[in-house]
Amino acid sequence: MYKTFELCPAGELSPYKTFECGQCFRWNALGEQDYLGVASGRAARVFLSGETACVECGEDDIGFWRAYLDMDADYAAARESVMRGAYLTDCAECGAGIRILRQDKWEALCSFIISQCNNIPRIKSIVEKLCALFGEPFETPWGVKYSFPAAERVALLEEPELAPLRAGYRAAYIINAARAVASGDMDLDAAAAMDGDAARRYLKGLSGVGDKVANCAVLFGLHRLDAFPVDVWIKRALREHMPPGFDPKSLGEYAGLAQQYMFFAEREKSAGRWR
DNA sequence: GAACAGGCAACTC
DNA sequence: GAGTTGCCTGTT
Repeated sequence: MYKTFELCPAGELSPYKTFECGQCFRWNALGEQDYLGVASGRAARVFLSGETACVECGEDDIGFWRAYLDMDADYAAARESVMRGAYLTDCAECGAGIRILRQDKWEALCSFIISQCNNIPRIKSIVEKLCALFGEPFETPWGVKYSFPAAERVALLEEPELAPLRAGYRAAYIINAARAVASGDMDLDAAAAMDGDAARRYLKGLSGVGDKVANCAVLFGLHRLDAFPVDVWIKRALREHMPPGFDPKSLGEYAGLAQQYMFFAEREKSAGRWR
């Protein structure tokens, strides 16, 4: 039985900003501030109803979705802590309502391996095909959805079986990572227990995982909010708006949240939706 | 048709 | 250790 639950005031969770800030690939807009997504073999709709953010989900799953949406964290305080200087303050205002999702470790790692040298629509299409071909189907009020396939499942595949994904040279990286995770050579639970830097170095032991992908996996998969992935958007933003030699680590335990605010703000700006 | 893209790895010097 | 190049594919 699916039910609608109230989560928090709209100011603390913007579905649009949270699902369009580049952290996840399995959420799609049904309307403005109304998103349908899949995580850990469950589906939910997250939307605003007046001044309240709500989730529609299986009645037994509300605990899962509250955790996934990081509802126990105080984003007002975290946001305040990264408002250092005019530029970061602007970004934090633009991104207010972004929450860092608590995504599955393997799904985040695999998704960001796929992300390299790809744009978001194409990443989403590759991930969707991976799920449709190798994930488990399940019924939802919105039709049949597919879970993200476990590493153990992907580990059994050979490269030609991934050809329909059109993932190109990333296919070998995906299978290699799946085998490492499934065999325990890459222990993501152990990585979660390490400090952020150690986890990043550990993940870089996988082929196809460099600094950017490792930082994304640490931030979004291990929920280490101090990780600060630098992609071309962030590189440009740092160059144009921050003093030379600025060290993102100086932003403290929520540096990764600041990164998401910057990323979202820069993309809104380039789309002409902000400043 | 060539250049490029939210990156990595292997190779060069 | 800094710089260059190939890699699949889809888009411009």
